Amino acid sequence: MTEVSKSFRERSTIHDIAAEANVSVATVSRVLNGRDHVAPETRERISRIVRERGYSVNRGARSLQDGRTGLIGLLVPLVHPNYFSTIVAGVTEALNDHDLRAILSPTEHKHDREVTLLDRLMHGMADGALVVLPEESNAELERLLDSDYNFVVIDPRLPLDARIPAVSAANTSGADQVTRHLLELGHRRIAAITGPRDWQATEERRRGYHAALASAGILPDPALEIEADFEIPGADRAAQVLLNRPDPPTAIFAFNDNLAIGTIQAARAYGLRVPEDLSVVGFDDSEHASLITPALTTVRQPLAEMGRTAVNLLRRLIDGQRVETLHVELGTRLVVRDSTAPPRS
Amino acid sequence: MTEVSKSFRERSTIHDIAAEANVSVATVSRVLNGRDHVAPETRERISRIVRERGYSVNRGARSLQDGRTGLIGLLVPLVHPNYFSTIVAGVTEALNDHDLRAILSPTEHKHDREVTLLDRLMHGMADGALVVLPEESNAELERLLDSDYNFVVIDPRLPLDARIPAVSAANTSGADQVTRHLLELGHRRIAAITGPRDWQATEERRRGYHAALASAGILPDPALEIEADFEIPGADRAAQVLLNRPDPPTAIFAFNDNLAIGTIQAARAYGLRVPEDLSVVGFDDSEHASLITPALTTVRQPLAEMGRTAVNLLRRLIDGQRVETLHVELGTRLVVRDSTAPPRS
DNA sequence: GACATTTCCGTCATCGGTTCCGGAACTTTT
DNA sequence: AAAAGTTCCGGAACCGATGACGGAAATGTC
Repeated sequence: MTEVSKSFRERSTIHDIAAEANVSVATVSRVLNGRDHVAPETRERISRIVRERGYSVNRGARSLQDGRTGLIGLLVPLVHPNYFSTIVAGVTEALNDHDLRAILSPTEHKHDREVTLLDRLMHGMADGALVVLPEESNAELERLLDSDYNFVVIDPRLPLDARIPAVSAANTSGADQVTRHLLELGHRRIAAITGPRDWQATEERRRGYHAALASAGILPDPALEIEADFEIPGADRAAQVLLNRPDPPTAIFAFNDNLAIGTIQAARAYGLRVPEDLSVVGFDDSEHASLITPALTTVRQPLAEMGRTAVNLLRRLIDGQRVETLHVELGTRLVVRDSTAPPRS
Repeated sequence: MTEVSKSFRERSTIHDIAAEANVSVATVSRVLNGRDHVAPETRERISRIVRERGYSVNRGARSLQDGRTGLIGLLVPLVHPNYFSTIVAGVTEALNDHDLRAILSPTEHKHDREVTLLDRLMHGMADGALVVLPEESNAELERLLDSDYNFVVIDPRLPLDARIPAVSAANTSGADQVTRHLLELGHRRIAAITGPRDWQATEERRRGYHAALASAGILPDPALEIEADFEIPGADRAAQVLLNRPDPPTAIFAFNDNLAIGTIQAARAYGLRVPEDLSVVGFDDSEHASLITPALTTVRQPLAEMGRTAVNLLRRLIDGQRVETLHVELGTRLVVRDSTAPPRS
């Protein structure tokens, strides 16, 4: 009766299966892992019992033995924003293809939380980690590298040492494309509402923006570049400043879609129509971009693809394979919608 | 030198610490877990070495001993849609408060994947699971319950057996409120674009919709109720049918924000202005709701709060505490924005 | 038919911890 | 000063699996 109640309430172990099949645990383990040198009828009997009892191996115990948990830490500032959840979707999808799972850990943009979480993950919780928009300094990440823990950075916040594996988007060429698009429409006074100044994404996009202007013989005007965070409200103040100028721009390149949305709202409040009186472009091609009115002309970032790529990179690292390029940059693409038009007269 | 290279490259174990401190592993374990009966200076010496080597306990090994992994399975159809990522955010936030982590597992709406993932989680991977919008039948969930595995359902797709722990939103009262809002504006012909017919959310919202109509002395007209999925394009066909009627409705209650957005798009394509010619309301108060034009009048679902509540419920279940109510319903709230107005004359 | 192989399976150490038990040293009680 | 109780710490079993190793039986070889 102890037998019955135990088999009913508690999870059965490899020992229970072995006992019921009158074999040793080693034999059950062999069957479980498809090893050979097991008599067909023995294999069949064990398989049947395993099936009947609904047994499946305790991954924790196995990982103690072979040192692998099948778990990958996924550190992300926040889960909710579209930007991050798209990356997360790509990551989990790719992980699943290899029977791996993600331990999702939002850091809430807190440096401390990121450090302690990474520390936890290193110590037997996860075989490696994916760090999205890391809060940590280059030095800290290098130390992590030296400790031999496997990780890949997705969308580095700051420029990274060449030894640190990272996946990012082609910010410069995307910014170049979208700026050229505005130039081709005939715009000459093109302002920019940028992200935070030290961020890699900001600097690369500025580079593309400047390059496109230069190719049209236009010298970047510092007065037309205003720094903001990457949130919707951040655009408001910046847009005010730009629109109140004596010589306001005819187009604004907001460095992400949030800022573009904020810019459109601000322009509307200012009494301007988009795109008739003012063209606005964004960057990201987030879910919102196609839903708002006017639908946003923007640059598509392959966020899910970045997640998948990072997973593959990490897997190779974990398997100890030689990796040719540690820095992968995925292409971006201009998406023209309704928020851009030629300047008035 | 073996010593040095090992301490540098490999993770140190409790044995390494014990050796360096000239004590047994038992003593180190006591220090690590804050047990007493350790001499102050011994404790100090061990703590120092632990700190110096950056040692932290291997959770996997510990979980083998005490049967707890500190991991919670989080099964969600998809990660990306705003609806789910908001729930995920609430869940991870609450888990973090209790030093728990989520194993994020998107099922991609596939019944099989959900079943096998749950099975995996049960077997030593996770201490419990949170299942969002489960694909599984009542019978399957009851079987899971009988196996003594701890789980909580968030936003049940189908009506659930009373024994199955679940957290949901007050769909009926929310639908009642938003319908009353339309009635108060003077609308009498109020159509509904519903979700799939057997879903609990759909049926509950219908109930609230009918109740509000009834309280205004209006008999629900089956011709004004059209079934759709919960996606944006799904609203298109439904809206067409409604608007092409000889006696079109003056207001449409879309059963979620996606459908409301699709309805607004369809109305616009049909040449109607929202809200002047047609009022549209949604349900969810997703991130999009406030961004689109016109900003959507909708019903706020406390999604993050649902996630947090589910975590607390699950924790009590895991700890073996008595739980008074297994079914928790969280309140919803009407959010009036710009997509509703009195009917024309 | 003796010997070498192969097949099948069990014993046991191991992974990194936790905890029970008991021993030694030291302190308190009577 | 003997008995009793504390405090501190080590030995060893244990959690659930894996895999090296070796033994016994079956099969193959000449």
